[in-house]
This record gives sequence, C-alpha cells and structure tokens, in this order.
Amino acid sequence: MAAEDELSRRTARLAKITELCGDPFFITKFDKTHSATAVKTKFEGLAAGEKTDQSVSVAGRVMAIRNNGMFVVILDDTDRLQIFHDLKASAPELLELLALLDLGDIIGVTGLVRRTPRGEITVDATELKVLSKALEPPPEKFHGLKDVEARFRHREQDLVATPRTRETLRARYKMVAAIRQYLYDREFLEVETPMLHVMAGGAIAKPFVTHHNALDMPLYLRIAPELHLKRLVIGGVSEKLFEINRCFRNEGLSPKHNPEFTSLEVYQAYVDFTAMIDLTEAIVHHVALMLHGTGKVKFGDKEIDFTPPWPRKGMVELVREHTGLDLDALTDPVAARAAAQKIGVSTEPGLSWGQIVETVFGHKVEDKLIQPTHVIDLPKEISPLSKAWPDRPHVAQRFETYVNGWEIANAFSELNDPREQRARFLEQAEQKRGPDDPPHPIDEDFIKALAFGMPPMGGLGIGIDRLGMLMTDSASIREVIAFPTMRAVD
RNA sequence: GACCUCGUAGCUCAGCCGGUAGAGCAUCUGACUUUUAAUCAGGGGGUCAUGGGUUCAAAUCCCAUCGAGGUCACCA
Repeated sequence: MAAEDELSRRTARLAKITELCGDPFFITKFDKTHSATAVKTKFEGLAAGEKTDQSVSVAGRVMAIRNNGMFVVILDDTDRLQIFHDLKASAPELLELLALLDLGDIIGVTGLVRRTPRGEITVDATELKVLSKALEPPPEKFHGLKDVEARFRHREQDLVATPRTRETLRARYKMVAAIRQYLYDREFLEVETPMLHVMAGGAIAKPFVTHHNALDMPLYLRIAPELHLKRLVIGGVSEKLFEINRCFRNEGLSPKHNPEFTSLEVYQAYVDFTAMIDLTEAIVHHVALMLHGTGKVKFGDKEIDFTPPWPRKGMVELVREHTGLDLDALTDPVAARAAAQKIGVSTEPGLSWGQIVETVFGHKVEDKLIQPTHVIDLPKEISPLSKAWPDRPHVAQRFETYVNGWEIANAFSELNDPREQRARFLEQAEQKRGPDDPPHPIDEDFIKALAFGMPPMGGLGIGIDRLGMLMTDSASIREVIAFPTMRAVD
C-alpha cells in the first residue's frame, strides 16, 4: 500500500473515531494515574494468573496490536505496558473503537491490573480513549529505524523506534543536569552571556556571520563565551560562576564535530589551573557515578576508568615518549620543523615552536591517550589567554584533558595582565594560520576590562557533547545531539 | 575540500556476471479467546535517489548531480 493510501486509510479511521466519540484532536487532557513503570512496580508481587480489583489509568503510544486487538502494547516515557481487551465481553462501543486503532496512535486506557498466565503485567481495559491519531505509520517494529539519515532527520521516529536513542539522549540530559547540580551545590552561579558577538573571540575558529537589520551591522555567533564570563568575574557578579550553553563554529563536520555544540565554562577567582584539574576530575567522576554507578565506563571494546586522580604529563614529555623527539632541545622553530619532518609530521613554514609542538602532539600522541590524562605544560605560543610560568616563560599554566584520544577539557590560570594580553593578541593576529582564515580580531573591550582589574583565577572548559559520547558509548557526536546539523533537502 | 562506500515498497533488507523487481514487518480481506517480533491463508502496494549515456534490452555497466556515512584534510 502506498504512503498516500496509508494516510487516507488512517484519515478515514480518524473520521470514524470522530463520529463515534468526537474528534481526538479536541481532547486536551487525560487523567493518567500511573506510568507504565509505576504499574509494573506497584504490582510486581502478583503471581502469574493473579487478578486485582485495582483500577489504573495509563496512556501512551500504540506499539503493537496482537490477536485482533486483544492485546495492545503501549509505550510511555518509562516503559512498555500491555493492555488486554476481552473481545467477547467488552462493551460494543469499546470494541468498535478498538478496531479503529492504528500503530502509533496515542491512547488512554483505564482498567484493572492483573498478571497474565504467561507472566505479563497487564491492564484489562474497561475504558479506551483515542487521545491522538497517528496519520503516518511508525517504523518497522522489530528492526526499527536503521537508516542513519532518517534517524537524525526524524529524531521523533528514532526515539519511538530505538530504545538506545532514548537511553542515550536521556543520559546526556541527565548528565547536564548533574553537572549543573554539582556546581550549584558548590556555590557556583550559573550565568548567561551573549550568543551574538560583535567580534567572535575567546578561541580561534571560523564564526558564523549574521546581520542585524536595525543596527545594520554584522554579528557573529559566538565561538566561545570566555571573554564575557571573565568580565562578569571582573565586575564581581560572582567569584565562582559557570555557563553551560551552545557555541558555534563554522568548520568541518566529523564524528567529533557538530557546527553547534555545548560547552561548560567555569571560572573561579583566587585559584590556579590545578584547582581546575581537581574540578575536572570531580565533575567527570561525579557524572560517571551518577550514570553508571562506577567510575569505570565501557566505551566500544575499551574500559575507561574515570576514578581520580588522573596522570598529568607534559606535552613535550609526551611527544618525547611517543616519538623520541625532544622538542625542548630544539627551541628554534626551523630546527623543530625539520625534526618534525624527519618523524613524518610536515608543518607549514613559519609556524612558531609552540605550534609545531602542538602539531606533532596532535599527530603522534593525541589518539594514544585513551585513559584520562591531563596534558600540562602547553606552549605559551598556543595559549594566548593563559598565564605562563615565571621561571619557564615559554610554558603556559594550562592543561588539556584527553580521553579516548579526544580533548574533553581545557583550562588555565587566566592571564590577567592587560598589557601582556594585548601583546598576546597582537602576536596571535600575526601568527601563521590557514590561508583563508580571517585575521584574528583584537577585543579592545576585553582588554579594557582586564585593565579594570581581574583577580587571579582559574578557568575551565569542558566539551559536553564529547563527554556525553564517552558516557553513552557513542561513536558519533550526532548520537548525543537530538537534532544534529544536516544539509537541507528540497 | 579530496577519496571510498551507500541510496530498491511506509520500515528492514535481498536482487547488481545486463533480460523489464522480491522477502519479512506494516497494510487490506478472512480465520483464531491469553498473545509476547502472536500465528495461519489470501490480496494490494515500486519514478529501483535524480538526470544523461552505452545497449536490442539497465535496479544492475559508465558519467554527472543530489543526499547520507566513513577516512583524510581543516579544526585551541
């Protein structure tokens, strides 16, 4: 039967239902007394074949109709639940309505709870209401929705058809809630800063550009909230604050990159980056415990142990361990570049020593860091917002945390010297980057804010989507984003 | 952006050494009073992503386009 026929068949049934008991789309409420799980839990003790005289009202989507409607399975946001209709003894109106049910309809049922001889908790329907009619059929009941494109373009279908999708997205949302609660409990204030920026700062990435009509000027979707968050700390809104929200980067898509993604950024005055290491471990471990009851989390064929503390290793030290190349001994960029070339890492000419270290690290080390590892001692040249060590001026007081080869956290002792910050920005603006990259703008408002006096502080960013992937054994970032970015179809 | 793979019924898939399209689920008709992916019998349902080419003949081979996935590149 063609799709149009399916639509007209279901529409015809809707008309009949409307004749019988009114238009379902006019219904505004249903007094649901129990969720599917609540029913199953409450009557757990029933023996097979045992009946009760206790009535419940349940509601959900019709997932299966067996034995001509004798058994109907509904799904709500907790579980599936079986409904029984006595095809011989039920009221004729009920049976008439039952015959008009389709897979996917939303129904409300009132009836007595029993356990069938086969052991299934079941509601013997005495009342049936169609609360909403599905005019389109659901995906195949056993194999579900497999087509990746369809799953992401029509997440509602995927959610109905694929238990794993429900679990993954729920876990992601619970994870975000757990992180918020963790920080609330420690008196961090959750704040909001602009999504629309006059210039996109706080990171290096290509921004999305839009235009404000009334102001007749370009605006950029933020690539990071960092600079505004620091300004809030400077102003004294709170010495401990955070934001969990979206950032946007106009770059390539990959299993680890979505154009919009969620980041957590935390700032705390009067602490250094080592406090952010502790906080990173605490937050991530807390999330693992909350979702899995243990710090050890399965990912693919690996087991990742989030139990603190995690090892800290220098970036140059790691490069040495994995390649034998000691970049500390080659501080001249030309020599460093030649040495990198020898071990098969070619770099653009004109890169700084720090950029070469980062490139070699990215090619030779990154994907080997499976268990949580804090990479410390990052080059100052690639850390324009971080304080350097007084006794090691080319090394930043910064770390990046890697898990499963992915960067999931990035933090530093925040640079608060406005003169030094201006110099770093200028250096940044001159640094060699991609051929079509726009020049890095200098955010004078931010420098002015620093000049107003920023307390020493630690700042931390955690990629929520990637953390979500780790916590849900998801190979693609799209699994943990309800509606990942897709190309438009005609 | 480059390369590889994929796109067949509403869904899940088969068919791909060229010969005019199949199965299961869903759907329709009938049977069935306790099913658990219910079962049994029968029926209907297709622009084989789109466009072009080769050929007597194309779902199948070739080219282009669109969409998707992957790898790489890009990426604080």
